[in-house]
Amino acid sequence: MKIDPDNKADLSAQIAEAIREEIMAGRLIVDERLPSEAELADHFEVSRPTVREALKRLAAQSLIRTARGAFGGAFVNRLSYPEAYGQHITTSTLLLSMNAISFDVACEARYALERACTPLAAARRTPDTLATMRAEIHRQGQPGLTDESFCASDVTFHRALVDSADNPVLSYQLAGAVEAMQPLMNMITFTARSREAIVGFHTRIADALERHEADAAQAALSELEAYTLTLGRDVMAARARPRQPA
Amino acid sequence: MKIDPDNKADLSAQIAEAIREEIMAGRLIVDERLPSEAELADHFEVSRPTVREALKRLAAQSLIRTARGAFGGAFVNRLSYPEAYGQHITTSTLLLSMNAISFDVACEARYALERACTPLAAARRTPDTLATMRAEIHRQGQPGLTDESFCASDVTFHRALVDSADNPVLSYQLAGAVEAMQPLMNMITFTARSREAIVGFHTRIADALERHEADAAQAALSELEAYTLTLGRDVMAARARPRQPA
DNA sequence: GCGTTTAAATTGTCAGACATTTAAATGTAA
DNA sequence: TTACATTTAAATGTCTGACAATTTAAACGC
Repeated sequence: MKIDPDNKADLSAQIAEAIREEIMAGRLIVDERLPSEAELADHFEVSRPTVREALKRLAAQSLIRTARGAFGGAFVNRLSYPEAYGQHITTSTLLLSMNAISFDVACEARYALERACTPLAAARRTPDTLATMRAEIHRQGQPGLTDESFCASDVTFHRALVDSADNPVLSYQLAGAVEAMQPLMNMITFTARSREAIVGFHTRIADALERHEADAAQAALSELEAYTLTLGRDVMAARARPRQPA
Repeated sequence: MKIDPDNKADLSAQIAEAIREEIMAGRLIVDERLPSEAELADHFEVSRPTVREALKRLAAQSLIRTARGAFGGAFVNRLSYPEAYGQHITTSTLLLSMNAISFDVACEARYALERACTPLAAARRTPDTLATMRAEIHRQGQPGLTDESFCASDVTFHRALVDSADNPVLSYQLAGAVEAMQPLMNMITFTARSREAIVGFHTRIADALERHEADAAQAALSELEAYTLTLGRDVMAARARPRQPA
């Protein structure tokens, strides 16, 4: 962890990058203490505020954590699942909202990923995850439910489906895809009729998983995807021409 | 963007969080200019260094970018695909390397996700992506190839497979899974025999995609997964008992 | 031997200053 | 008038020095 040539980029960015590389390469290991801010400032020949800005960059990526007091300092942080989930969801949500991703493309990606979990979920679903899915299906049938609550319940249902695969890496990867879709899903207005249809698909999925029938679950998911797509397209079309049709 | 109660957390973290929420909620839109550091310091009633630390946190997540000079400042950044890829790969790699994820679990997740792309890839593969896959297969057959180059070529092959699906959201999601596996894959020593087998699987996949046969491609992927798993388990077992067997 | 106090180390925050960069405004000459 | 050079202003980047808050360990007293 040495070098800062006569680069013209921000010093704090260079220092953060140098430390990140040490961590990524495993030369700084989990829970290891970094030198104090004063020592880092001396080492890199910069001032303490510059070092602090670099450390804050690393902290924002959950690469380090800091503690005050004697024997405090900056420590290499073990990236936990919740932290990784949060980072992934933030990034995915922004990517979708800022880049004019079409509803079709996002929808296709989401359901393709969910179908990937289905064989594992059908093999490993537990009474617990099934119960979660059944409870959300029941909630989705309640007439007084707001659109926001319906969407939130939809997310919970699909997360239970993903978690049924019992693979934390898969759950982590899928979390971004499912959660990031929510703002797009919220744009769809759910009528009573469309809610009824969605509840029907969810029921078919839960039934198929309960019977360990992966193919049936995938088929239901594919039909749900097609249905969601038509709902999305109708909304988009209605927005494109506000009040034109005779 | 208002409040910082008598919270005891770092002021710079609170300020960064407040601004991030504004961006996530869409109240600060892409390319919009934030107030200057001096104005933010005045608004939040903190000093400029504290504001700067908050802004560096946001910059580390690619939420803002800064420009010097007159009419410079901090601007809400449009999260690009390359930036999102980088964030995702960093997070995924650290999650896997720091949490004692078993080879089996990581492998299962990776191939499940790749199989999710296969139907789309079989339908949409182009001469271009097929050519990339063929070229990498050829490279993988060269006898003088180092293990590192073989692994890099393996990543390129699988990325071409994913990109064949022609869905940028899917490519983004998969990038983390494929790239993050590389350090684990690098731990496996490839003998000439195992390389030959892998090249065989890759050829079957490319052939199947060329003929638009999704099922055959998925079958080959599944067999490749099983084979990779046995390779990984052998390596793990050999490490567990260094020199015991009679 | 145990509880209390003190000291030391470290991060968090502040104030003020100067350096550097950038684009607009201004001035000047062809 | 137009083109080019200069000045100016605004903003970020960096530094210095200081003080506050926090936490642990050691010193101290009983």
